[in-house]
Formats: sequence, C-alpha cells, structure tokens
Amino acid sequence: MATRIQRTERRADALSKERIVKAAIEILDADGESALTFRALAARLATGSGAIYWHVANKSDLLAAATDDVITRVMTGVVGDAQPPEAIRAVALGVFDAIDAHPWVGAQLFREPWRSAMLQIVESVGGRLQTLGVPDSALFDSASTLLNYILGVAGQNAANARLLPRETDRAAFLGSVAARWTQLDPAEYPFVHRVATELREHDDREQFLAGIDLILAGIGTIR
Amino acid sequence: MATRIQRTERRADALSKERIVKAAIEILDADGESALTFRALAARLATGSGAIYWHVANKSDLLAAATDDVITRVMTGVVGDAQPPEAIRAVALGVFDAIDAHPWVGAQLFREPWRSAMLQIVESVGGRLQTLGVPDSALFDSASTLLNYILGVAGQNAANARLLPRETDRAAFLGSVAARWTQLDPAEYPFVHRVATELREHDDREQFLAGIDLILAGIGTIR
DNA sequence: ACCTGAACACCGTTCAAGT
DNA sequence: ACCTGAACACCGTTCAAGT
Repeated sequence: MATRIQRTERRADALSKERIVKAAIEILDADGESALTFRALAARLATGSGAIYWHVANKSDLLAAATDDVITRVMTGVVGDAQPPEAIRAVALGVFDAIDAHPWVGAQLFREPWRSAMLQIVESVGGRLQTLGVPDSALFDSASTLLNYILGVAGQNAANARLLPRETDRAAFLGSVAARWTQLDPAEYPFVHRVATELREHDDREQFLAGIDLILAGIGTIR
Repeated sequence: MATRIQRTERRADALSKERIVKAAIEILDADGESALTFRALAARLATGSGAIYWHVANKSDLLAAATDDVITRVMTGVVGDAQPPEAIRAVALGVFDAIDAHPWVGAQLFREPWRSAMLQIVESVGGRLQTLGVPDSALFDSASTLLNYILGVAGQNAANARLLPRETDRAAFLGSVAARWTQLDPAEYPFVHRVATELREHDDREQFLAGIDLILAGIGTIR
C-alpha cells in the first residue's frame, strides 16, 4: 500500500510548538515572568492569541515546555566523562547556570514531578550517586536531599529575579538586602546581623557549590 | 497638656489588618492559593473589596503578612530548651509541619528576604549552628545550605498542594506519581525507575529529617 | 488543518462618593 | 478615618467564523 505524502507544504514561518516555545523563552528572558502573556506572545509571533492554543494546551503547558527545553539543553551539555563526585558538581552547576541565565526556570522546576525537566535532574543526580557507591538504603534520601537543595536555590533565584528592577546588578541587590539586615536589632537578630557583611560579599555560585559539597560530605559519612 | 482619647469607639467587628489576615489564612487553608481573591475576602468579611486596601497595601503585602503570622507562631512554639543539633531538628520540623498544615506558606517563603518569616528562620537556624560550634568561616555557607534545603522542601510541598484535587490524600498522590515514574523507559531513566517504589512508600516528614541530618553530618565534617 | 480576533469570565487595584 | 462598590485595565481561555 503506497503511502502518499500527507504533509502539506508549510510556510517557513508557520506556527509550531517549537517556534512558540522559542518566542516564549525570549520574552521570559528579556522581560521576566510577568511579561509572558498570550497577547504579547501572539503579537511577537504576528498571529492571534487563539492560534497559540492550537499548538499548546494552555499557559501551564507552555511554561513546562519552555522549562524542559532549557533543562534538556543543560543536561545534554554536561554529559562529560567526569566521575562522581565531580560529575555531580558538574550537573548541579549546569542547573545553577541555567537558572542564572533563565531565572524563571527556577520557579517552574517545582511543578509536576513527572515532567521531563525534574525527571532529568533526578535521574542525572541519582544515577551518579549510585556510581559514587552510595548504599542502596541511602540512595533515595541522598538524592532527595540534593534535589531539594538545588530546588531551594533555584526557587530563590527565580524570586530574586522577580524582585530585581530590570538590569539591576546582583551586587547592588545583595547590598540593599545586606543593608536591611544590618539595620535590624542586633539583640533580636544577632545571627542575621552578623552575616550581613558576608551576604554582601559572597558569590552565589561558590556558595551554591559549597552547599553541594557539604551535602556530599554528609552522604560520605554514611558509607 | 491633656491627651484626649483619640480612639473612637469601634464596632467589635471593625476591619483591621489582623482580621483581614486571619480571614485570608482561612481561605488559603480551606481552598488554596487560587481561592484568595479580594472579592472572596471582601465577601467573607462582609465589606467592599476597596476597604481591604485601607489596611493592607496590596495582595503581596497581604500574603507576606499571612506568612509572617504562621511562621511567627511556629518559631515562638519551638523555643524549647533543646541543644543543637536537636534544636535545629526541632526548628526544621516546626517549619515542615507548618507548611504541611499551610502549604501556601511554602511558596511565600521565597519572597523578599528581608521579610520577617525568612529572617526568623535564618536567625533560628543560624544561631543554633553557632551554638553547635560551627567555625565562623563555615557558618554562612552552612546556614545557607540548611536554609535552601528547607526552602526546596517547602516549595515542593506548596506545588504539590496546588496539584492535589481538594482532599486527595497524600498516599494516592504519591502513588500516582510513582505509577508514572514506573511507566518510564528503564533504559532512559534507570534511577527514577528504580526509586519509584520507594517514592510510593516513603514518609515525607521522615525523609525531610533525613536530609537535615545528612546536611548536619556534612557540617560536622568541617570541624 | 490551522488561524483570527472578538467575547467571556475573571483578576488586582483605584477612586469618587458616602458615613 | 474608614468604608462602599462601580469602573478600569488587564488576564487566560473559548469559539464562531474564516482560509
């Protein structure tokens, strides 16, 4: 039975889920989560807002697809030949850098835990923990701890990006938070008061990695 | 100069920020984040939606106040005489239980890091790390790691609550996620496939505590 | 099969008008 | 000083109508 060519010719710029996701990511990166509306997206794609619904189910689906897109790129990028624990650091840093570049992803990782983005991270971290020789009985808890830590940092970065007036630099932001912390009553908040200086001067990425190492050290005590 | 009584008599049910926050928490607990609208709140308080703005600046302010209310209650509740590390576990579990009871709080903790809720947790955890004898040089990173881990779990719980159809029990939810994980290709997701059973059977609270202990063990290796 | 864009049912927030 | 509630400027989503 001969199969006829079903696929009709399409204009080069025909709408597709891929093009829609790409445009959505551009809006999210350039102007943040609040700028992504179906109207803005339709305008950028020179179409009607309803047309988008032919390719994506709804806004939630669109955000999930955009997140998967970013995370898949990261995950295929870090498949180096490093052995754990170095490989775990590489994966974690990959996620960190992706979220640094696309802060809105940080909020999306919390969504349905059967979506591709979350699964890829779980698999990547968990598999490497196994290679590291973590006992079976401790694998699930260890992976969960690393995951939740990464999620926490990711979510915090997403939240900070929402707060930051466009193009405020990180140092200025940290400085303003540190200033507020310094103004607190030292009797009521001695610890916060004390670390305010370090908050101003610390490097987010280094601190993120320090946390990963701390957890890996904890996992190391199990063996 | 005699000070006259400025305060005019008020009806017992006069509007106040306190009453508004209380009503907001009731709505959030009963029907979730999406149910909290100014219209719903005004209806519950038998007033106009605009009246609420006399007492709170906006929805963000209202959510922050509701979050502070819940967290302050937790924090004053766990001031037991336990010494670290037991005291750190108690604080962490207090936050966990609060978020279990009020899942929407989990999402709010990510907001402005100069708001009371976040500060209280930082202070409580950080102060106890100090008492535990963590070296100064490691204090900030250690506190940050614990914090971000707690935030990750909190955010995940908030997200799950959003997904859960009202009153679906946790076991059924975990079961459905585990079922999806089991259906994944074992060649592509060997680790996820493997821990799916444990996901179904695990206890969230126990696993949360296991993570805290893992991090504390890691912090212990620094000394 | 795919696209258009007006219409619908919501929101948060404002504000003139009341008491 | 505080409250009312209509009005405004948005949303996500639907859908009859087009091609």
